[in-house]
Amino acid sequence: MTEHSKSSREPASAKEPIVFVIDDDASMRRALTNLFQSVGLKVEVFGSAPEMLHSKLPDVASCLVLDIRLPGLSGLDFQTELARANIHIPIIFITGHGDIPMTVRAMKGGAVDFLTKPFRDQDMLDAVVMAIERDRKRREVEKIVANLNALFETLTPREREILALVASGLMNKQIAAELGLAEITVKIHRGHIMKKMGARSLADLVRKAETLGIHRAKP
Amino acid sequence: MTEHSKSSREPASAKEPIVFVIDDDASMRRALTNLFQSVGLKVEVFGSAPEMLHSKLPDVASCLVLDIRLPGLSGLDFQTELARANIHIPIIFITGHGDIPMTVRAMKGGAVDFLTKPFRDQDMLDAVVMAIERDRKRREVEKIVANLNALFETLTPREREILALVASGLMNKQIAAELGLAEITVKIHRGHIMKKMGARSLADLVRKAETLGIHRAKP
DNA sequence: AGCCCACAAACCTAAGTATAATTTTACTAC
DNA sequence: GTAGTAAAATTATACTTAGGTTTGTGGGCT
Repeated sequence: MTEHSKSSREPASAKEPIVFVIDDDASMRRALTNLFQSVGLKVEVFGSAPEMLHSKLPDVASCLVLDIRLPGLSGLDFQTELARANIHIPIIFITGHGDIPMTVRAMKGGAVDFLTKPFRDQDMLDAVVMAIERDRKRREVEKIVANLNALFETLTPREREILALVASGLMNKQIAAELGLAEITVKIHRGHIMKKMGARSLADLVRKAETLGIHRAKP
Repeated sequence: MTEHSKSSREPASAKEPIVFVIDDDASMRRALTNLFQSVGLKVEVFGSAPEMLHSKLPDVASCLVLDIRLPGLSGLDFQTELARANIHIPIIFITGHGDIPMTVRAMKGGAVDFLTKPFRDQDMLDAVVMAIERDRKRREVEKIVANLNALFETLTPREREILALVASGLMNKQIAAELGLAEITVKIHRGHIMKKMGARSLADLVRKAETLGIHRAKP
């Protein structure tokens, strides 16, 4: 709320979403900046796609308002580029002279919306709110998966092997037989797995394995 | 392959996908019929949306090629209609005079593709193949969920209650305490649950509960 | 030295099964 | 309504199996 909460004193800025804008038309950049700032949204504008890639993207819910027609590679190609680089920022396209095939390609590529100039301010704001919410949710699950993966990384090879078998529902004695081990060895590994994965019950562990996409590879 | 395999002698027709076509232009209906039949796809054509709704839809992977401009309600409205009626057939739109907002609405509504007339035959076929594959997958998971739900329906109220607690990872004694029961009672219910749900292990049961979206409601 | 891995003995808790009995609930028949 | 009945729910006893921890031992690898 207060001005100094946005200062560099603390990472408070890491919590407010950002709208990125890429458009080669300076007047459009200005108009969009005003529009978004008028509703309290943080904005960052660029005149071309490479400019945005060179600035490092903050770890905040965000979206991108992207003109289809750009100097250099087109907005659609940039969308493809981002996807290839595993950057999943939601995109809202704007265009003055778009056609239907462009629109289809953009939407198939996961775009949130595709607005034709001139567009109504409210349509743009609606699209941006939707896009940021989508990004927020995506980051949420991504964070959960990343945390889980970090735990999984701490497992030894043997433990990972046994985790897969446990999650598939085998009994300790079956796992022992499958791996040529004594049952007690499996039990001990299993205890370590529970601790390392932070699982408080078998149900918990099974769900975590599910989230990690862990399945037995042997059939 | 042979003609008689399509006869009514056996429900073989239930396995081959169908392309539905709704277009008020008879020549377009004929052209599309020829196109799809030329690659061995079964086709059913209608001149208007209600005609399709009145014929009962077979339980087969299928898709719908739909003209945007229709007598009566538009293709887009029909898409909305279908969604509201919980009919999730993948749609490929075709249009002679479409615009971008129409395209966006269609794609947001889950359309597979949006082709402008005249379109290339190969583009249409690609879209149809994609759409049918999507429908096939959707039906696959829907079937699994339906089967699971049928099993869940056989559970008594108490068993459902206990299933939720088991799946959340509680021990029998904790469940007993929560419900004011003796531990032995929980064990017996639990045995019934395993049998009825066809679960061969706790891990199995947890995954099935997950698929059913079962979570504890009490906190 | 510090892991990862394996295993054993001893012990304890949790889970599951079988049998049997009682009670509650719900619904049907008269 | 009331009696009858079937399913659901509860519990007890007794027993078996599975899961899990602790402590300790030893080998292999870096």
